[in-house]
Amino acid sequence: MTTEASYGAALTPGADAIERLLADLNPPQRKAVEHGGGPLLVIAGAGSGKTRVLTRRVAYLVATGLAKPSEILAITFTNKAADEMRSRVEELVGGVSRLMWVMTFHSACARILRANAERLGYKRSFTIYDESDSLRMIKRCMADADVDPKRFTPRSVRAQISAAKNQLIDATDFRERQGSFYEEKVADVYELYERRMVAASAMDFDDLLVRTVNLMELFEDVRERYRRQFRWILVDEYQDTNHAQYRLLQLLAGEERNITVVGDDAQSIYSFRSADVRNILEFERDFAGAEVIKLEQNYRSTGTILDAANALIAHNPEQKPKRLWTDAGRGEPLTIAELDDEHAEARYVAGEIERLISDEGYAREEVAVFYRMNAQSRVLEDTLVRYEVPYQVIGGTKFYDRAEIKDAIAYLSLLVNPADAMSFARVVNSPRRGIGQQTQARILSHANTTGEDVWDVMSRPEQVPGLGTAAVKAVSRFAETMAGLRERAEDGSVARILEAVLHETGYIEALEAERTLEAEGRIENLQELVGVAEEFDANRAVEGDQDQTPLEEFLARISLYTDQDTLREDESLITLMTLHNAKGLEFEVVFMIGCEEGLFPHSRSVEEGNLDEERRLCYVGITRARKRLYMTCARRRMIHGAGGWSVPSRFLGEIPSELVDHHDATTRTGWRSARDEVLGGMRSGGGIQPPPRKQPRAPEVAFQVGDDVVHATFGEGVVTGVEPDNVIVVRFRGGQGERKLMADYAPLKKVS
DNA sequence: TAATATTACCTTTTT
DNA sequence: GGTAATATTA
Repeated sequence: MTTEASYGAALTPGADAIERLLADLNPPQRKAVEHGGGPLLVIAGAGSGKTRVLTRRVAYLVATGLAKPSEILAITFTNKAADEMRSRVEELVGGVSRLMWVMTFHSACARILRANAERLGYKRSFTIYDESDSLRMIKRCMADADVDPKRFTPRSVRAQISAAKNQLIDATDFRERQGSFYEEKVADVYELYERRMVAASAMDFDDLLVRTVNLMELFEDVRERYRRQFRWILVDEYQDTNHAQYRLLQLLAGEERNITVVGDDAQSIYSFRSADVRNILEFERDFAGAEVIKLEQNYRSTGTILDAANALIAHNPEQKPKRLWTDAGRGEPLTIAELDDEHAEARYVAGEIERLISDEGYAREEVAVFYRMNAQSRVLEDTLVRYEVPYQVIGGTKFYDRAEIKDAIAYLSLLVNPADAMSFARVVNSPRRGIGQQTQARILSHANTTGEDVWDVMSRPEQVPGLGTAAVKAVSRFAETMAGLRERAEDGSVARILEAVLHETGYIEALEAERTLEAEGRIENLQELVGVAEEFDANRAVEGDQDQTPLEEFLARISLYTDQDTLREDESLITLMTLHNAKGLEFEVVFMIGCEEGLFPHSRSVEEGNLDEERRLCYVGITRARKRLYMTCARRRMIHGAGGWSVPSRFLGEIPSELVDHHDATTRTGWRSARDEVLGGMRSGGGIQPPPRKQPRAPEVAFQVGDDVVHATFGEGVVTGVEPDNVIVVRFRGGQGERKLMADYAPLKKVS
C-alpha cells in the first residue's frame, strides 16, 4: 500500500494540467472525474461522454498522484474499446500509460493466469480454446460419456456448461443441484470436460474468468499481490458483467475499494452470455457508501433521435430512471421505409447512401448499416458491390475462423503445449498422412488412460494398443517432423517457425497440389498469417516479455484477438455490422435493416421472454446515430431458403409518429392491413380492417383529460389531451414538457 | 482409409 | 443458402 506521503505530495505538481483535464467537462462529468477513493457508480446514458469521463479520470488520478500508473487496472469488454481507451489515455498522460493494465477482462485474466497457471495444475503455456475448439471437446466428451448427441445437442450442452461456469458453479455443484435425467447427463459431460481440459492444459473463454477467480480465492498470497498491484480499478460497460466477473472485481477491490464502474442498464444486451444487469442495479448495495453519478446530457444525437430512443425504451418496465436530453436542436425526422423484400430493401439502402454522399455531402465512413444477424449482410453486400459502394463488414466470418488458419495455429499450439489434444486431433491428419479416425481415437484414449501428454504418446506409437504397423510408421513420421520443428520453436522469429511448419508438414504442398482457386485463396490467407507473425516479430523486438518464448506470446495474443479490432475509420468505407457490434460506436447516418417481427425482435428472444433485451438492442442501435436514422422492413424475406411474409417490428410502432417520415415502397395490398395494425396511428384511413390480434400489452384503462398518471421513465404527470388511436398527451412534472404516448403501449399507470 | 454423395439441420447476438 | 455429420463406394 502507498504511504500518506504520496497522497500529500501529489496535489502540488501540475495544477494547470489538472485544471485542463476538467475544463471542458459538464458538472456531473467533472464530479465523476474528481471523485477520490472509494466506490463510484457512473450511470452513463448513451452518448453522454462516458469514455471521456473514464479516460479523464485515469489521467486525473495519475496527475494528482492519487494513483501510480502501475496501480491502474482499466477493464473493457472488447479489444477495440481497450485500444481506444489506451490511446486516449496516452494522449493525456503520455508514455506512462504503458505501465497501466488497460485491457479486456479476458486478456487481463489470461495474463494473470500465465503467471500462475501452474498453481492450478495447468501448464504455463496453456492453450486457449475458442468456441469451436471447445465444442469439439464437448462432442468428444459426449461420445465418451455415452451421451446421445441426437437427444442432447452439443451446443445446448455447452451452453448449459458455459452458463454454469459464468455463475461459478463447478461440475460438482452442478451435479448436486440437478434433478432430471437430462441434467444428470449434462453433469457427466461437464465433469469429463473439466478433466479433459485440464489434461490438455487448455482453457475456454469462461475458464479464463473462472480460473482467475479460483486462483484468487484459493491463494491468499496471489490475491494480496494483485490487490496491492491494482489499487485503482475502473470498469467500462459494467451492465454487461456476469457473476464471475463481478466476483473477480470484488476479490480485487480489496479494502480500499477504489472501484469505478461505468454503465447503462438500458444498454444491457448480453444476458445470453450470462451478463447480469443486477450487477449494476445493485452496485450500491454491494459496495456500500458508493457515490452515484448520472450523466444524462447527450452530446451525440439530435433531439428527434433521442426522443425516439426515449419513447422506445419507455416500453421496458424496469430501469433506472434517467432522461437523456440535448441542446443540439431537433434535427431531421427519422425515416421508416417499407419495401417488398430484402433485395428491394438493400437497393433502397444503397440508393439512399449514394444520395446522402453525393447530395448531402456525407462521407462514406460516416455511414453504417446495422442488422440483427450476420447472415443479413450477404444480400446487402451483393447490392453494395453492384452500386459500387465500398464497404467493410465487422464481425461475421472471421479470418481466424478459417480452416487453414486454425490448422496453422493448431500446429503452433501443439509445439508449445504438448498436451493439447484438440490441436493434435485437428492437425495430425491434415494434410492426409494415413492417420485416420481409428488411429487417432486409439492415441487419444491411450493418452487419457495413462495420463500422458498426447505428444509423448505419439512419439512412441508402438506402445499404443491396437495400432497396425502402417499406422505406427505414419505416426512416427509425423512425430519426427514435429519434434524437429519443436526444437526450433524455442526462440527466434515466429514468422520463420510458421513458415517452417507450413512447408515441412507438407501443408502448403498439399494445397498447391489441389490446383484449385479455393486452395489458392487458402495459401494467400496463410501468407497473410505469416505477415501478421512478421509484424508481431517486429513489434516484439522493441518490447518483449522475458518469461515467454516469442511463439508462446504470439499464441497468447492471437487467441483473444478477433477481427472486431479491424474497424478502420480513416478509409472511405461504409460500415456493416450487427447491432451487438455497434455498441460503443457512433455514426452520422445509421440504417437499421430488417425491422420485422421474428427477426427483430428475434422470435427466439420473444419465446424466451427476452423482449426487453431486444428493445434495449434497438435502443442501442438508435442511439448510435448522430444526425440521420433510417429503419427499414421488408414484407417478404427469405430465411434459410424458404421465403415468408413478415410483419413490421413492434419497435417501429413504439416510436412516436410525429418523429417519423414514413416511406412506403411496397407494391401490393393485403399485407398492409397487418402492417397498419402494428404501425398503428402512423397513417389514417384506407385499407381493410385488420383481424383482431393480441396486443403486446393489454390496454389498461381509458385515460381522460385531467387524470394523474405515473410513467416508468418520465415519472408523474397529468393527462392534458386525448387523441385518436389511443394517443394521449401527458404533461410530466419537472419541466419536461408534454409528450405524446400510445396509451396501449406506454408503461403508464393512473394514480387515484 | 479416403473421397464422394447425400442428408439433416440450421441461425441470434460474442469475449 | 450453407455447413457438417453420415452413408456409400473405391
